[in-house]
Amino acid sequence: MTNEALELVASRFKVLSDPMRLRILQVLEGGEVSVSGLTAAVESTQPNVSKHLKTLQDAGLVARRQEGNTVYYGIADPTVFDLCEVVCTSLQEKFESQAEIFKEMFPAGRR
Amino acid sequence: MTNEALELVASRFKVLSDPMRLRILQVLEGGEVSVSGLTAAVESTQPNVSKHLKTLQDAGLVARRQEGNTVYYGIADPTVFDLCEVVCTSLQEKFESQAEIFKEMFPAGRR
DNA sequence: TGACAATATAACTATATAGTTATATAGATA
DNA sequence: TATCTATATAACTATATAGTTATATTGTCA
Repeated sequence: MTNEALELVASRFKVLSDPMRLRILQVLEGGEVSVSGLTAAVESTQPNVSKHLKTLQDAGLVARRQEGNTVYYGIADPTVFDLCEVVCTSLQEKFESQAEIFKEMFPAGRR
Repeated sequence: MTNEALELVASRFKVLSDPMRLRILQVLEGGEVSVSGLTAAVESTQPNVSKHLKTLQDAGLVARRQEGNTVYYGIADPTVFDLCEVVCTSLQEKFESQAEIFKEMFPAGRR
């Protein structure tokens, strides 16, 4: 894999490496939402949400649609949810195996 | 999805958001490699590689095995390659659709 | 033990960016 | 046109981190 390709992949991951952006994507999974709607849903400020939306749009993850005075954003690349699911599964397994290790350290019956 | 979970997912993505770490993982995909071997393979300095390895190990992506004086690292969570593949496919499709748009803007025959 | 080799860590610098506040832009409506 | 509303942008601050250089740690072997 070329260096340039690695940087592209890394920057895709970077876009997804912020909890607020993940929140926004999660809200948008339910369908298009306006900027003000998003601002309320994710409990942040409007400029902050707008900035994150720009990041997401530049990455091609989100699409913009203007209707009169209000702007609606929606998911443009649903593979982000595949990514999140893979990560969630991996994290779950990690925690479960850690719990297993704990069980072995303090076997049944201790209280 | 809870806020705490979102932060965990985000930090997993963050670990993968650096090209050098992706390079390291890519090298390790071929099997265990020592720190010095990695340092040569990814063309960086030894302290930098060690630091990235610590990040990867803390995230549970990589496992450490010491043999005498040298330390071997290997993949501990192969799902990272699933993630990379999903991203690669998505990026490819994105570029292809952009190429399509270009074709429409400058139709066949122009040279 | 002493010297060497492999890895890890500490301290530092430079850069990137999340969030905030203030302001600009653009559409709707009176 | 004047005003209001929705969104975007600019400027700034605080924080995080990739990479470097120097040094510490740990194991091997003479």
